[in-house]
Amino acid sequence: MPSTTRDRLRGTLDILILRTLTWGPRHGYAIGRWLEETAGPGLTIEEGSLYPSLYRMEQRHWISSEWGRSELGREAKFYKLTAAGRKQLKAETAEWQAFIAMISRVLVPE
Amino acid sequence: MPSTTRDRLRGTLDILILRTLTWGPRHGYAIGRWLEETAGPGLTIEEGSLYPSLYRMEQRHWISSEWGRSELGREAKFYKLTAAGRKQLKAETAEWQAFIAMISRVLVPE
DNA sequence: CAGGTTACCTCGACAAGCGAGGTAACCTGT
DNA sequence: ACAGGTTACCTCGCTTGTCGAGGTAACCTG
Repeated sequence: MPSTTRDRLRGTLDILILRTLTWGPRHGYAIGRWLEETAGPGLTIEEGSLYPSLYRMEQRHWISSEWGRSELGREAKFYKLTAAGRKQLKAETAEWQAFIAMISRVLVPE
Repeated sequence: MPSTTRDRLRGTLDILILRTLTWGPRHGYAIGRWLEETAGPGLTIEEGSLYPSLYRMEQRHWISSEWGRSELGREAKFYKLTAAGRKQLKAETAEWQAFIAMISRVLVPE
């Protein structure tokens, strides 16, 4: 909700989606649902961010997609991690941890 | 250096600068130096980000500026926190912590 | 007096996230 | 039968922060 949350999501949304897919293939809509549920209140995954992100990552070959049927019998595009995606996730997770370490050093020094 | 670090800085740079100013007034250039030193290697504060950020925050009355002389005797614009800035810092720090808690819940569940 | 540092500023490019718009299939309640 | 809600996808233009490259000027050192 605060506009800064939107900004902070930048550079983080991709990694969240990748992480979601380590639990197995999921379609876009389900990814959004799962993320909001897991992250807890305060995080909303807008579809205007979600689908472009999925598209982007497929272009980069971090994920691959396949049409199928959702649990409710509807057409849905299922995404799964590629080897490159797994590697990317690992690298970005390390970067993320290094990043919050840096920020924490400034925010709560000593 | 990684492009994602640049993205992650979005929504974080302001709070870093505000935090810097809790140690007392500083001029822009010194803020950049201090931040890089405190955060440690991996974070660079580009002047093309720094000065616009200072400008922005002054517009929002989170900080106020005054021309003076640096330690080296040069002209420099010194910034200091306003009451609103202090409030903003507090709020955003709380948001930041809530945010990393959310992300962590996704990244390392259980 | 050349070169480096300190200290400031500006401008355009880039890109992610958002909001609002849309489509279509399906289910439920009346 | 049909209205309304949900599932599930997509697209487009806007906004906004960061970056890189450009510039100015004062000062110090060799």
